[in-house]
Amino acid sequence: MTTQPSARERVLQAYEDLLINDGPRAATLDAVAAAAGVSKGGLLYHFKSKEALTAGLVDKMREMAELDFALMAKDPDGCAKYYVRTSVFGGTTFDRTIVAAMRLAQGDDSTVRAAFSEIHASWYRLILGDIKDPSVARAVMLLGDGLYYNAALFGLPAHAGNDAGPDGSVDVQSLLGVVDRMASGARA
Amino acid sequence: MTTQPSARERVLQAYEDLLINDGPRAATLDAVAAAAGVSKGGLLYHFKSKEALTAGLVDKMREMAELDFALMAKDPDGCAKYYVRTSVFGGTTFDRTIVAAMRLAQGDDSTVRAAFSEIHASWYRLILGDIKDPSVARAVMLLGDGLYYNAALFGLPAHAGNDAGPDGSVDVQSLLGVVDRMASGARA
DNA sequence: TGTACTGTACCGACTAGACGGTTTAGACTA
DNA sequence: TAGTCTAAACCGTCTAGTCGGTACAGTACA
Repeated sequence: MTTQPSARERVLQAYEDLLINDGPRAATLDAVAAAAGVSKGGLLYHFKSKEALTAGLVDKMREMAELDFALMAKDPDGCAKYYVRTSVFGGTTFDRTIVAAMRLAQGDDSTVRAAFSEIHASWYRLILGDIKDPSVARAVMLLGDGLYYNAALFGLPAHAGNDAGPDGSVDVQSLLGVVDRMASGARA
Repeated sequence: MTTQPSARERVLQAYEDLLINDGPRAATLDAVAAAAGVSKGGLLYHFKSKEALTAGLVDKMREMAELDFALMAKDPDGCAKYYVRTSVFGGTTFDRTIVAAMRLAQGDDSTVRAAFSEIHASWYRLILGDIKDPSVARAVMLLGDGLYYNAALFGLPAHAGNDAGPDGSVDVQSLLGVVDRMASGARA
């Protein structure tokens, strides 16, 4: 039995949801407060400004990224497959946070982009430690990026889709097979 | 000797430039008009609303996509390599239009997303015609998507970068090599 | 040839509303 | 009593869109 999330957490969650579902334009302070079931004053009690709200989201993303790095480093399938596997949106809280932040990344906010750059660099280092060939490592990363960005732009599937249609849904298993072949070729 | 571009064309161009360089928030009607060397009234003479301005950009993108499909279909290196090769931002007008539209895609405007979906689907069909394996075709597309999205979010390099650093710049040649190996494995 | 009129292209001041943010007054509770 | 809020009024700024007006090229026609 989880305790009721604090108002601060609800605000951050509502901000994410609005960013994902309706885009940055719709994620106004009023809208976020309403979605969080909090008054505007209440929101501004926890986050002094919209900038601070965004900074809160970025902090959350960084924290979650650290946990992700640890999981990635010790995944039995290797970092490359871990990365691709988890890039297919699975509905984890980390996924949502990333996609929300991604929606913010094309704005004027350079702190979001900077955070992404750093997280990206760490992912690359981990994948490069798994797959030694830099080109293949880069290709794997780009593949994962493509998955994330598609999710960010074209909406997150409610289900963890398993069919591969030309409509954009992706068969994770077969993609992982492709990554496997790329990786084994590079390691050989 | 080219004739002076019309005001309408200049407006569309300025809209693209602002979207790419400063993001959707900065691409206000006033800013676009000023960048195009046109008054706000003049802009609104050609495009009745901001929505119409976006629609103009989408139309332009669709037209350019048709030309791209034709080039892609008859590229001697095959559709897959063509796609990855041209996904690395080369500064072509089509690249700029796509990246500009991409910056708009996370907004409320569903028409932009719809256009992207259709163009994406066509690209996928062409790549699938080249590489028969759907998984590999999908992987190649995602790789190209990653390249485009990275360009859209983290700025377009002024130069056609040739070095592969962990900073995100990509060595096109070695990536194409990876694609080659994936493709030949799939075709075999 | 001069005049009246039409349509196109464009200008720039203005308006209404949205948004971020502030402030104030007060309530609930640990 | 201090911390965590609510509710609502309010302010300055920004933005999309409106509106009245201008400049000019063409054209009909007397």
